[in-house]
Amino acid sequence: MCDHVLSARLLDWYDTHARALPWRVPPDQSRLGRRADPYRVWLSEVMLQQTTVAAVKAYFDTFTSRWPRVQDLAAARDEDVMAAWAGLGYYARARNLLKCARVVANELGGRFPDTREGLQALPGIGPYTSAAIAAIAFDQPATVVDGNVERVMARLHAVQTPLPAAKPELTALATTLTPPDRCGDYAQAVMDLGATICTPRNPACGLCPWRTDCAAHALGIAAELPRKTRKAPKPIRLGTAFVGRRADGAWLLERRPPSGLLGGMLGWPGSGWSENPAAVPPPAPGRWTPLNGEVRHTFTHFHLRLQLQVAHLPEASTPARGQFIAGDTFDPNDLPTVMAKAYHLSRDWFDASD
DNA sequence: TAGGCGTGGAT
DNA sequence: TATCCAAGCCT
Repeated sequence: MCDHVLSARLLDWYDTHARALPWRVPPDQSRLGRRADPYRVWLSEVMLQQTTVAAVKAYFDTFTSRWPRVQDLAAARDEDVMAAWAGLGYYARARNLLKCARVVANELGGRFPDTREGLQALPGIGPYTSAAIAAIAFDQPATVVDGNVERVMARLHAVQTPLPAAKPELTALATTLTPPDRCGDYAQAVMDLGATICTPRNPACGLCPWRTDCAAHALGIAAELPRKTRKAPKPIRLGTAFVGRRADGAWLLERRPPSGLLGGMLGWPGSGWSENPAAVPPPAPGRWTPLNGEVRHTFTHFHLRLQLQVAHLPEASTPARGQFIAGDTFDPNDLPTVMAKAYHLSRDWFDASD
């Protein structure tokens, strides 16, 4: 079976089975030459990095409503963008999103580059995202290789090498299959196939347009591929956070350093997080009370158990760390999830002690 | 180059 | 409850 026949069959499948997504031009319109707005393609692709479609949709709507063009986003305040990204995770993406928007708006006349090379020179755009934007927004024959494509290629060709070592081989296989026409639709078609048919567990091989060509299916091992090297177990780290509320209802919060874990995000002052964190003094004088219970949260590479200290602070409080944010201005949705958990647990205590 | 970097849903 | 997993990038 030649590659041309394979890609053509996948495009036929895509014509009737493409997912309808807010950032997507459906195949019937794409075939008429309509292209998606590069800004929206870029925004969706960055949001979708290591993140599910279900989680992205609401954020995409919020961002495109509030900042309809790249110039609007470029002009936004850092703290507003970080707050809008809160809860989506991988906050370096939001920092790079702003950097990228400002380069495009201020140095590139508001237009995204239309080549992989130009795109990949921008902050937060790597090999996958540059190919996705080039293919989807500019219909260039760029090969997208994400987790979906890796899985589909590993099965189609029964690649037994475990990831991530297999990545170069899977990339080469994907490149061979990429057709010269309908590039954007093809890129989205492979990913749709991986997301809806060729799924990690229980692949729906009976519905797959590539079933008769799939080496793993013929061997009965589709669900076992791609093989992966096992990851190390996550260590447990401990920490303390201080949740203070002033008499007028303002909360004592702190902007985290601009890089590293939760970089640039708002949070509660506290200790560092490690196996044995050094004690730190409270961020402001007051009668601090340890809270029963703790916040448990799992990050990419460790489990966190966070002890909380709470206090009513006087109007004249002069904090050594952080800044007060008025109660009617503060929105716990602006916090990363671990900090929002700490807020909700503390809030119970404040409400009970009022 | 391998490890840092979030989150919520599925199993 | 614990683990895996999702449209990766940066250093």
